[in-house]
Amino acid sequence: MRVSRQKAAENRERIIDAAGALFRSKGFGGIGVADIMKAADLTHGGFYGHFASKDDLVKQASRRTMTRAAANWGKVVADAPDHPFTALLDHYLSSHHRDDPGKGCAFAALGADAARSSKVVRDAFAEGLESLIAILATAIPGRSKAARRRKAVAAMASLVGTLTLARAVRGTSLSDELLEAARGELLALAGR
Amino acid sequence: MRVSRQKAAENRERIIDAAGALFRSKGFGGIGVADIMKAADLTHGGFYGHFASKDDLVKQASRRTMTRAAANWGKVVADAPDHPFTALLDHYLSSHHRDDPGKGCAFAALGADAARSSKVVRDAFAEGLESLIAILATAIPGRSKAARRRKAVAAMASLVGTLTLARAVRGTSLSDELLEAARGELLALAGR
DNA sequence: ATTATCTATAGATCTATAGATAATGC
DNA sequence: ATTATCTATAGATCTATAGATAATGC
Repeated sequence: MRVSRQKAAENRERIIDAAGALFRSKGFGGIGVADIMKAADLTHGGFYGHFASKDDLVKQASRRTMTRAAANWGKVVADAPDHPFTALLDHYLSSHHRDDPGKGCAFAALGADAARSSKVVRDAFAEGLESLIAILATAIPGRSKAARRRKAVAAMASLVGTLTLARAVRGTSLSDELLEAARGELLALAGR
Repeated sequence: MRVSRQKAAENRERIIDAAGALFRSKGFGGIGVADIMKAADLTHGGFYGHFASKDDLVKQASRRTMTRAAANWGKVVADAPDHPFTALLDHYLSSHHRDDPGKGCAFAALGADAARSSKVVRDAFAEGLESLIAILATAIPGRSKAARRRKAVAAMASLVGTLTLARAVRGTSLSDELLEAARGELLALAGR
């Protein structure tokens, strides 16, 4: 069944978006091409008209997820010009974010997977990480540019580790404790 | 080929150890039963005499990895009674640790996988995490027990996030920068 | 414990077709 | 407007692989 070029382009976008969410929910290897296509309301066979391989989709979904994340962080910062850093903490260290990986941070959901992925995928992650750190560096107070950069790098790692661990032990009191402790210590870091 | 009970028990230990390393290197889903058995110098079919299923092995390997990690951390702290916290930082935030996931921290390598695993596996991770945080709490200075605990929880998350990201962007200058920035900021946290 | 086998699944390929797009004709 | 061509998709199929089981041997 043929569809219009515009419709085909829309289908392609839906595949990438569905993949972006499913990869974060289940890992790159935890979801198959057939299920991704089903989530996009298409059939398995149509996949290879849009992408050369599953890894090609992993690459494109990773790039899109990174771009979206930077845009979201930029918006959070822009919406709270007087307290951008606490706004980012509230945004990132929420139980809502912990409980919905499919819509959340790709580093917490796929960081370890990315380390085991192809170069193109790792490049997408590296570029995305630099973007988020750059936003953090503008949001964190500090004596010098170098100090803000170092704080931003360390804060980024704290955020990712906190979410990773809070998800691994979800359902325990330690999970909430992680979110709260990280928030407190990151505010102290920003206040130094 | 029939084998003595003792030899069978040794074989079982070798399977669990091989699995512990391969899971951390490749993820729970990234390595198969056949390859784990091969790494233990056994054949595929013998696996089901030792374990009920792959998930059963995941559970047992996770438990062992957790126990070993706590023992290692305990040793690092005991060997440096005058600077236990910096000893832990040196131990954890090393390029050697970053470059050899199979022998390293399971939270950095498998935290996201654990979040998607069965309850028994998540329980093993939760218990292991409490053990490491307890060790960190003894190694970090602080005004009160509650303060030390909070710092330990936040520090644990920083360590895991730093290693996760350093591995995701390995080969870039940002990778080394992450290890150094986290070290610096964690020393500042301990010094407050 | 080994070797062979079974079954399910996943990535990838192939073929036919609906129907969109382009070329042609009036 | 008609005809011809093109192409995105559905559905079937192929191949490799992984978990699991069965048969065999010592």
